[in-house]
Amino acid sequence: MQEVPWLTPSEERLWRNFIRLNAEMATALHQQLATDSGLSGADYAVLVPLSEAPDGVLRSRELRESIAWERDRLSHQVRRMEKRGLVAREDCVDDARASMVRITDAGRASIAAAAPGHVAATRQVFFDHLSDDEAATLSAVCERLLANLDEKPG
Amino acid sequence: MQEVPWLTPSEERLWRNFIRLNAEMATALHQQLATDSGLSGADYAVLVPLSEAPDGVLRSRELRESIAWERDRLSHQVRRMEKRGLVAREDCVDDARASMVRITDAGRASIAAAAPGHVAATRQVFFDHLSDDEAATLSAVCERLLANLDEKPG
DNA sequence: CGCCATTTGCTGATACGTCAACCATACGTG
DNA sequence: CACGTATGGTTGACGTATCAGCAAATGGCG
Repeated sequence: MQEVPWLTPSEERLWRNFIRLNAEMATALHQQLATDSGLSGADYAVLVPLSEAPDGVLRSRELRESIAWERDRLSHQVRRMEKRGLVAREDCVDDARASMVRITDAGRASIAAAAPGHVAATRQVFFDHLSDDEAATLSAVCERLLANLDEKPG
Repeated sequence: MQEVPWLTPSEERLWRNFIRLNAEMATALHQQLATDSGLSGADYAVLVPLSEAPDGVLRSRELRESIAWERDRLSHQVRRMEKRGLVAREDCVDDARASMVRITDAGRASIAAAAPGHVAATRQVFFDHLSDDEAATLSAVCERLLANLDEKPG
């Protein structure tokens, strides 16, 4: 087991910074969302694909895939959001096992109100501080790392 | 409010990939930790600075600062870890308000057992797929973004 | 000294995420 | 058609994160 070399000082520094950056960015964005619009990051993630869907409806399965969540996670989240009137669950005619999730008018209103501020915050913590070259490098790195992560489990 | 331009297609793609990368990396690493060592990511984060401290003890405040957590978060986490015997709380002689957190022998054993596998996993999902140039770019980006995040709230 | 703001930490409530177990339907093969 | 398996989704329990509110001790200033 001890064949793996520990991280070099510069690797360790990058690693700790990277972890901390993720945590602090997520915290800042979630908090901005919550205080300005009453939506959590999870709410927002669910509402985005629904609001972009043709009739504001998606099968649970499609919704899950578009945000890369596990079943139970989406199920719990939808239950909570349904209680608050942001989405509604419907039966699926094609497949009696499946269920559909529909965004409500209140849900549309919430995300429409939240989006501009969220995008502004996103620019403020991220894009405003990236050069084009850095963004291109980050893009390539993200896609490579994601490809690696997504192939292992399958 | 609507003075903020929506993200361009390539920005949006980078953004969604970046968010997803963070989520999937965290999930993969936490799961590896949990199944191989019984420690959560939160446990690990707390044990690292404690194991590096001179006598395995730190004031709560110092511990909090070294991992950039909020008060209540650390308090809850330490309470749970204490119940499992990973750390112990002690009173602080200098300041009757403060408390100290000490890593126990069991805590040291746990992190010693967990570290090699965790480092290996870290390499496997991150460093193994980064060129030196990319790592350097990432380092610079992380520090710039963190500096921006840390100056705003203060 | 006495008062008040600050610092330090704890707790209870609630939202979120994961695991394990479960139920129902669909599908494929004998 | 019947049986076994895969698929789609739900639920309960538990660990975790945040918020709001609290209590105790410190420290500065009148």
